[in-house]
Amino acid sequence: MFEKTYDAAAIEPRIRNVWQEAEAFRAGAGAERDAETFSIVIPPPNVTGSLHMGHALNNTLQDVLVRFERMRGKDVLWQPGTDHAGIATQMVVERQLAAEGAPTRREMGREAFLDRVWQWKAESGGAIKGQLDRLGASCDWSRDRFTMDEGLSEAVLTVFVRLHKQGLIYRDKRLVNWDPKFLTAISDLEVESKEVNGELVHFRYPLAGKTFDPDDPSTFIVVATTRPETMLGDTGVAVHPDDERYTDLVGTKVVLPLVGREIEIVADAYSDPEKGTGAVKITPAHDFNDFEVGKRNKLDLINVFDEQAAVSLKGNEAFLAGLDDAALAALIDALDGLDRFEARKWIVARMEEGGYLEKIEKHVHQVPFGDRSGVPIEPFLTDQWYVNAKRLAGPAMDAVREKKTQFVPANWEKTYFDWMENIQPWCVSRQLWWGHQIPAWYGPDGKIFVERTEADVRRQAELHYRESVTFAERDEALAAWERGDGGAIVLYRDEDVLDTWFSSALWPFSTLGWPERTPELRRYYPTSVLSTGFDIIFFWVARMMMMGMHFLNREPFETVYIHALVRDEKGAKMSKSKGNVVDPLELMDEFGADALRFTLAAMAAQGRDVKIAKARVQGYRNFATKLWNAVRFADMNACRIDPNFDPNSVETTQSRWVLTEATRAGEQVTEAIEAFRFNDAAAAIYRFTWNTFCDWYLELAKPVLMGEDCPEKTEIQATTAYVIDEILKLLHPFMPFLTEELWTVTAEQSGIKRDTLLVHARWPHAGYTDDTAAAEINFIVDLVANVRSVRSESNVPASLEAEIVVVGGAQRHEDWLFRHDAAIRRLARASAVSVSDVAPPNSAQVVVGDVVVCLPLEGLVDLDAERTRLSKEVTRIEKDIQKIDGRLSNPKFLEKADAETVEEQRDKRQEAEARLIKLNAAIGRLDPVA
RNA sequence: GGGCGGUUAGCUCAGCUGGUUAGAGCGGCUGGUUUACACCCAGUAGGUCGGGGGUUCGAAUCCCUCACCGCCCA
Repeated sequence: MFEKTYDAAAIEPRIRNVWQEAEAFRAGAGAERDAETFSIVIPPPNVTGSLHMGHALNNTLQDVLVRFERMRGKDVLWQPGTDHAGIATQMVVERQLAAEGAPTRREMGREAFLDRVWQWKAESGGAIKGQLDRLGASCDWSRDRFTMDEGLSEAVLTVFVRLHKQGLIYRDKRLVNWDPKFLTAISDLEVESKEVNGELVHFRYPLAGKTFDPDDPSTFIVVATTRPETMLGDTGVAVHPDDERYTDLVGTKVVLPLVGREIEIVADAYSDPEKGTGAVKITPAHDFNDFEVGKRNKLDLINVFDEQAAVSLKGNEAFLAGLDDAALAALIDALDGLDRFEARKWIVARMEEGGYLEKIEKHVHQVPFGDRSGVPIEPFLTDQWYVNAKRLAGPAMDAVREKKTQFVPANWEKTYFDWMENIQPWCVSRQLWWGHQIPAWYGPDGKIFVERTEADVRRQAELHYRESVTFAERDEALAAWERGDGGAIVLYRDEDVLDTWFSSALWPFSTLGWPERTPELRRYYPTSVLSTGFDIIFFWVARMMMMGMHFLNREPFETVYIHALVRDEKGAKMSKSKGNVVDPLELMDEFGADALRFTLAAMAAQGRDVKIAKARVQGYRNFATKLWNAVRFADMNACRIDPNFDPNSVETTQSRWVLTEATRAGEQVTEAIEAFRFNDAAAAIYRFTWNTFCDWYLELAKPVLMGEDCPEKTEIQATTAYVIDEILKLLHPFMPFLTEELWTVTAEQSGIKRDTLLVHARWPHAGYTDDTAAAEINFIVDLVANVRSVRSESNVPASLEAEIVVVGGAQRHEDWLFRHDAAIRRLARASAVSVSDVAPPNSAQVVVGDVVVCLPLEGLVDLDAERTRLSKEVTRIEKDIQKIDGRLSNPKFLEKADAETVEEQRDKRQEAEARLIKLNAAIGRLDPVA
């Protein structure tokens, strides 16, 4: 019936099935009639992804919220799904093709390749969904969505076309972050800058009209660069306008070595007089800053690289303009097609030969890398599609300013605002195949048609050209334009796709059916909470805010909960290369999903990183076992659920006490979850279960449970079963599997049928309290704890039962002692408990509240040790009293502290004083009566 | 360079809006086959709350400053 330990591996799959068959997580399942809604959209993991600690944490917290609200009777939707992860997915499939020796993406063509990706997705995509299920995430899997789904793709098309018509999406030629490995543009956010030990190369650029002499500084100007190879595309040299060293040179020209182009020296504040020589070479086509300088000073743009960041000079019109091809033949021959880093070496060597190299310094500087490809990004001049993020950011910022959306913890607002205020145009086109193809078609006259469908484009184009149009692939279309044949106008569609985050930005409403006006959209939008890591604020939160505000005119979520980053035990960021990755799946295998969940929740204090340690997970696995055994114990003692149990008719004090504590624990858990203080919630239920219910209630109950049948026993049995039910409910959001299992088992053992699964059971409502019971039980607990402590300090052998004599008690103490006699004897290992007016001689004594508890231990008590022990406490209390007196005698304290605090101090003093008197009396009794 | 956060017991961390004997888990030590649980029980040691200054009757908590650590953005 009950195994000795909880076997997570055996039980979890079974419970998962129970939930699945009951469709327990379906939107609205278990809700009260006319319930408020509570909705969360999952931050969609990559379809290529697998569960890591960050997912485990984030989804545990979401699940805690979702299960909590579901139990409170709300109409809950937790919307799951995955995103299509453009680059990552394309990479996975291309790697697979390579491994099979199959034709490459380009060889097989777009259509065939996309078929392959869909095939891959069907076979092995979305593994993470099963892993989330394993974790116990109670998402409505029947509503699973994917960013490339038909509906979501429809939303993408609608948004793109509308934004374009509103002028908020446009095509522009600018420098982009170009990834030379994946051959696509990426956004600013996908670039990671890393510190690199590089070189600062100082070149001498000869002044035009002078004869270059390496030994005569008046014949050249020295420029420093970390990227010597870009000198091929230099179109200027900049010096600071206030830099007197160069004032005379501004407006004159230098001759670019090796190339021979004459370029101008311009004055521009971008140049930092303190850095290097104060003169910098300007390559507007290959550097973001230089681009701006070039624009200000009307310098030419010369692109000298191809898509793969290899030097491209042959037939490069911009480069060759104004130069003598013949003279450059050797240079072009040597460099053309050479990788940028090879070209760097070659150029530095040639410059040195020509005497143009002044020096090379070691130099630490920041280099941008593609976060997926890991190769240095090349600023590259291309045509791309941009979203006017600045315009969209306004309302998105207002929503937060007006507290329609609140960040928790609130300080993340600052990060959000900082970024939003300095937002740059968002480059949304990607030179990939896997993704939403941009709905833009090009005509021979340069006209661009942006429409949702080809049919719409045809209509627009025929109006525009007043001729019939046909569609073709890009190459064919270009060829047709070239030929200029009469007849139909040929259009081709933009080959690029949209950034994955573009579709993710629509997630809170596209998953609910938008642009259709669905009931779900009306019901669940705006969503209640978005939970995510801070690293995603820019990528995702900000963009969802922009899109939500723009298209629905409502913020997409009421609260943005930003959780901590999960780190390893030592606080280092987990990464595959460091090998310090802790795999949540392994932890679940070893300790169970519940233990992992509880650990993550318990460690999710706001504003702090979560450092995951195996010992913690193990500790909470032990907690699961503890509860399991408590229930097992209850079962062995015939604690059956009484469907008619009414706390208000309970009479035994310890039961009234534990019911009060249960209420308190319930309030604490509720308040903590409402405030997103998951760690406090976890701690509250842990404490109540272990330290209150198991350690004291069950222990106090044992003598009764093991005794004869009587009304008191019946009541304690029923209370035990009732409190276990309360614990199961409060713990369920954190440990759903264990609690659901126990919910079933306890019902079976009690021979009752539950109205619902635990997942739909009603959350405990604050009800029962009895403050008077506390005094009695606290006294007993105190007494037992003190006796145990004294016994241990006096080295009383564990096997020896000592007598307990309570001195100085009132009638109520006597009642209490009588009532709990058996429990005290058991817990404090006493042979008898009695009351007396005088302390027995040779006793170990301890002050408990208002009474002195004596252990007459003839022959066992070391009087000197006793005196020391008691004196130590006297000293401590005297110090306390001194401190309190210090406060109370300070007129300013009396004047300024609030009355309550003063009263508190007075009470404290009185208590201490009373205790002191008792202690001194006890010490006095140790002296032999002369 | 700008911004954010951290520094509390050997370790990992709580401690919200100032008044507690500064807590928990793990680990340590001592003792325990008490008919739920050794994934357990009982007891116990261990902290001048990073340094300095200030505000206050009163500071781990608020302010300033320094040091160190981490992250984000340039």
